[in-house]
Amino acid sequence: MTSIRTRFAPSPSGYLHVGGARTALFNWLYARHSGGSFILRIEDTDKARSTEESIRAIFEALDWLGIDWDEGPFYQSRRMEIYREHIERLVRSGHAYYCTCSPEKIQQMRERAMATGAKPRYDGTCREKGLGPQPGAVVRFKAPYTGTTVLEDVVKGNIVFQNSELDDFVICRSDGTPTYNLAVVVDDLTMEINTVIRGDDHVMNTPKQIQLYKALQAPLPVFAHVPMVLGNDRSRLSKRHGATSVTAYREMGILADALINYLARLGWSHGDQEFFTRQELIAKFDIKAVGKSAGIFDPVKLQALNADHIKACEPSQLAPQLVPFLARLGLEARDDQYLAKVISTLNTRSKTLVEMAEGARFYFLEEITFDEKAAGKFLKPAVAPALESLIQKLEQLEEFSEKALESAFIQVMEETGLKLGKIAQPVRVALTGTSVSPGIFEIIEVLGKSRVIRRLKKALEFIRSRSG
RNA sequence: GGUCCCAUCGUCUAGCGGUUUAGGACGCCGGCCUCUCACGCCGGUAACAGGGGUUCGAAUCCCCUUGGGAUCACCA
Repeated sequence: MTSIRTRFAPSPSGYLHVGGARTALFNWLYARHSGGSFILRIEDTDKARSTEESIRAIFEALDWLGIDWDEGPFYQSRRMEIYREHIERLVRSGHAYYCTCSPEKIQQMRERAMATGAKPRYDGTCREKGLGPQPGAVVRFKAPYTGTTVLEDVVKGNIVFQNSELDDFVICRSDGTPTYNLAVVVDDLTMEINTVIRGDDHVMNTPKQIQLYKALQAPLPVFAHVPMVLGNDRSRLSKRHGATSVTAYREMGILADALINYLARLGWSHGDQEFFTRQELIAKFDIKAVGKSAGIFDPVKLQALNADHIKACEPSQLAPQLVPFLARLGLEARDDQYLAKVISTLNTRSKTLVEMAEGARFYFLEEITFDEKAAGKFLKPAVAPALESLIQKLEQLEEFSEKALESAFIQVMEETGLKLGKIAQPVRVALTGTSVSPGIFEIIEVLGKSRVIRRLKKALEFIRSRSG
């Protein structure tokens, strides 16, 4: 059995969007699952729209997603000789011919056809002229007029096309460059791609490509056309549906593993399982289990899944990923152990790394500032004795374990007659500046003795300055 | 418009002729837990697009209708 060879072939005319990422992912997963190879090819024959910047953006996105390739990147723009050879081969074998019909004439032909309600197709004027190469001429593929071309698709099943619907499409432009369909086939052929997984917006191209394969006497690859990713209004996902680029989700604090999990689950399923690690995805992914219908991209579910991945991730593993988000807030984490502890108090209450960084703010600030509302509500003279007592108790404590802290609090409660809730909130505001945070014992333990006592004292001063 | 594809809760989906009062997840709504916010736990809401067949029996197979999507370049 020959090994699976898949590929991802984006055209670099913009950032990598989630739909493209999913196509790349399916190809990658299938190759990794089957121990095959995944090849990256950049389809940059359209010089007007291809940019260096887009190419970099694609690499960056794939790199972040952890989708690596075994061969390439190959660039179509550097393979012109190969296309030329194949085009000439097709002309020589009688499968293609030079055509001198002007674009205007073709345009007229099309308009006339439209007007009479007929199919807009090339009328074959030059088909049998036996023209040779000449300036301004294109090369057309001599497509069969009768019969059918069938696409045996792994996800869609058999699709039959009437050859009478197809026409003699251009394979070589008048400037000598190949058109898309020719280039794709030649590339997939020469790169020995045997499994073509791509978006189903390509199904209509496939009969043309199949005919090209046949004319080139090459074996057909296995085709798998995966359904599209739609926006919430069922139309093709685009900018007006919100963020569509892979990088945008990274900026939003989505984990690469979560995006991958979500994208894989969109259109593919493995029973009722929702959460998949990267390894599970590789182990369980099967292109045959991909569904036929298009799916709507749901950022809310992505977030929920992201929360699950954050929870499942070891704090020490998550730390390096959180650092840039802290930096964005002007916060610097110098101590890895401290950061890991911080994360362990935040990972069950954060849906994204952005949220987590915001929640971590008070851990890294030298001087915290009190939120007006929270301070007004909780830092009142009545709690001053409790805070004083707590400071005393904590100063005497050698170890800040949850147990020790709890008993310290209980003592304060007994002394002051206040319920834990009445003490915890003021302490929370004192330590974090806000009324929302992880558990009070947790944050005291992580912050450590000196910070805690300093902040409690500051709160006490605050109360006195206000009441005095 | 032609051609092609698709059709289970709002969304992602399980289901592959009987085990189904159609299951799970997200969302939403209750409740429990509780030092705040979350997490977690428990419960609820909500779907087989419509119509014909085939069959003892259909969400599952066939046909039609409807709805959605894709595509019709010397763009990829």
